[in-house]
Amino acid sequence: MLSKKTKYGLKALSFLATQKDKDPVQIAEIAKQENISQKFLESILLTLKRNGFLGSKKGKGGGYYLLKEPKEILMTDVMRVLEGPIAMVPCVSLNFYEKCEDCPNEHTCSVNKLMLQIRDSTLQVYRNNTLADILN
Amino acid sequence: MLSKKTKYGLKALSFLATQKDKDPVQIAEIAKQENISQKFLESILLTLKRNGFLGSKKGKGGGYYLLKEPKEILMTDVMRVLEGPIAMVPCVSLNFYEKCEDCPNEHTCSVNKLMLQIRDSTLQVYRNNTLADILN
DNA sequence: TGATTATCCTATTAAATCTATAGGGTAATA
DNA sequence: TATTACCCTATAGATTTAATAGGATAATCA
Repeated sequence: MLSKKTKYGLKALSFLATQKDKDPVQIAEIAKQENISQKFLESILLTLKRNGFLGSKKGKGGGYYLLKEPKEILMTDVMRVLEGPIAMVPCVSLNFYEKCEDCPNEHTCSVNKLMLQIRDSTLQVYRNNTLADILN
Repeated sequence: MLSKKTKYGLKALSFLATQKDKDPVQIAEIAKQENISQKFLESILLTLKRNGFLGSKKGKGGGYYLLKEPKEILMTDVMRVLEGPIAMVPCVSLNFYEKCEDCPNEHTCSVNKLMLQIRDSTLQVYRNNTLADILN
């Protein structure tokens, strides 16, 4: 299941990407337009800022804005920041690899074998999509 | 993240599939061999039985056994029973479709657009794998 | 300079889900 | 009829997710 955090984060990025000019947009407006709890969105946007996707401006006329062109923003990166590891089990994760403590040998593990394929196909989709690709 | 329920279920199915004969295997033995909490495994096997994957026999010499050949057991079916919907959001689910209450139009929704691709690629992997395919 | 605006930050709570355990019931076997 | 092993419900503990509260900080503008 996709977390609300990721869902809201993607919606916020999309919303910012469809703005005509590059003026900052207030959290309140994004929250209202996308039906998101403002406070929750606040923390999500902060995460996106800290990870280099967004810039912000305080005070009157302030808000958030994209730091890069939508076509330069890869879904692989966005998903890793918002949702965490792309792999469904740590033992097939590229960036967050961990050995399963209960599994004697992952090379003979059927779960590993299946989830490796899922990781690859999922990664292929994310690598093939930028923020620009999922807009209308 | 893959739930332990699914992980254990897949391991149990694999274990049963690699048995030489088709004699029933006790829960206790599967649990021991695969490092799974016996009581937890008990409920998982029950689920697999209720959904037509396993048969069981009570009393001495009893246990669980596969009802079908490994190559007849599709990962699509196993995953739906153990893990639930394959789609990451209900609005792109084939078998568990639900409209997002916060989303005005899913056809212009970027989350929908991305998750539709994920669903398709994930489904393709599961459809392409039977229990026999993930064994060693 | 001071009022206003809006982001920044930490802590906490509420809800949901997942994982595991407890304890006994039921059916089959020998 | 004793033993074995699955069957079933309820519940507790742990973890994660989602949301809220309350204020601190920085920028703007009159």
